[in-house]
Amino acid sequence: MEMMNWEQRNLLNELIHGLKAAKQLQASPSPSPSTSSLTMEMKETLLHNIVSSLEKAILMLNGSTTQHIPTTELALDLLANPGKVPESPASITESLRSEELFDVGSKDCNLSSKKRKMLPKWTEQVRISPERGLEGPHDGVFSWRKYGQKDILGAKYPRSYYRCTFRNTQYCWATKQVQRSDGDPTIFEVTYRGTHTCSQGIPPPKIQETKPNHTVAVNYQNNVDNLRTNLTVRTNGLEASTFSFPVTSPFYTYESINGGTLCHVGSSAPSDFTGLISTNTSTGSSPIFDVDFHFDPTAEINTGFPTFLHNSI
DNA sequence: ACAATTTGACCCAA
DNA sequence: TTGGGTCAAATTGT
Repeated sequence: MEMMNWEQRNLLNELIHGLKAAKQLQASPSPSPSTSSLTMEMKETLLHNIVSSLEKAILMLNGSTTQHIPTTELALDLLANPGKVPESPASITESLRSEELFDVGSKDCNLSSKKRKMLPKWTEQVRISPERGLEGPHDGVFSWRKYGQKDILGAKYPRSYYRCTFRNTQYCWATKQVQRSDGDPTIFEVTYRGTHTCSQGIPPPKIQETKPNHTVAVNYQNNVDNLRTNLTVRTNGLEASTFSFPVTSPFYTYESINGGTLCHVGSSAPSDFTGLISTNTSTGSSPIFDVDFHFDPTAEINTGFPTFLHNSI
């Protein structure tokens, strides 16, 4: 292990992570959904883990080349056709050759049509209240960029569309939609599509530190299986400047380390998050807030969450 | 200067 | 044709 460099270790970790999830899935005999030890949801979650790990691993190996492998497509095909063996190796190779999922050069990226529908999708509800702050699952690791907002027929509030910040640089296709609830305006429904394949939470290799003050070193511990350890992460530093809390976050405790801040996240509550509330004056309607939540889909799966070093701005 | 957001236009499935 | 999702130019923010 000591002989391995940092990238190799990460690669191995991802592969082990994926293998572990795959074995869990394999170990669960499921003659019928009712008798299965794992719920359908749990299985989907495991599958997402497998896909995500494999994609990360492949990106690590493959990221700089033009030949990318759309593992998501394969895995989701398997999910859609659980009984079927995925054709011949030759046809797989054929599909692997495609740039469909990764070629940002092509205008429509082919992800829009049926592929989009194949992406895993799940919804979380997050509540915001002045007294209690933000409640519900969220993600403090991943960063999102807003790319659209639409008024939805029959809905009081507009729907906001976000994609992963690293879509273009790391071909990460994760997206989310945030829809404020009509009935209870303190509730926001966050719908995610696709899992992150970017290396948020994993530092990109060999990129020079240009803004040390804005970097965040993350000591990322997966309390479930301890497979990921000592990963150093840089973030875009925007959360701290762009995102702010309307109330002090009750979920984070800070201690200074080395000029930085150690931020321990939610060991007691898996429901911590970072978010933004800003007054939205762009629409003619009454001023509302738009909340941008950062949520880690894996936070539900993993019982604990990252400990990271956070430099104060 | 660069990066993120806003917002009307555009695309496409139903 | 309509409505939801995305694009991209313009704008705003750092």
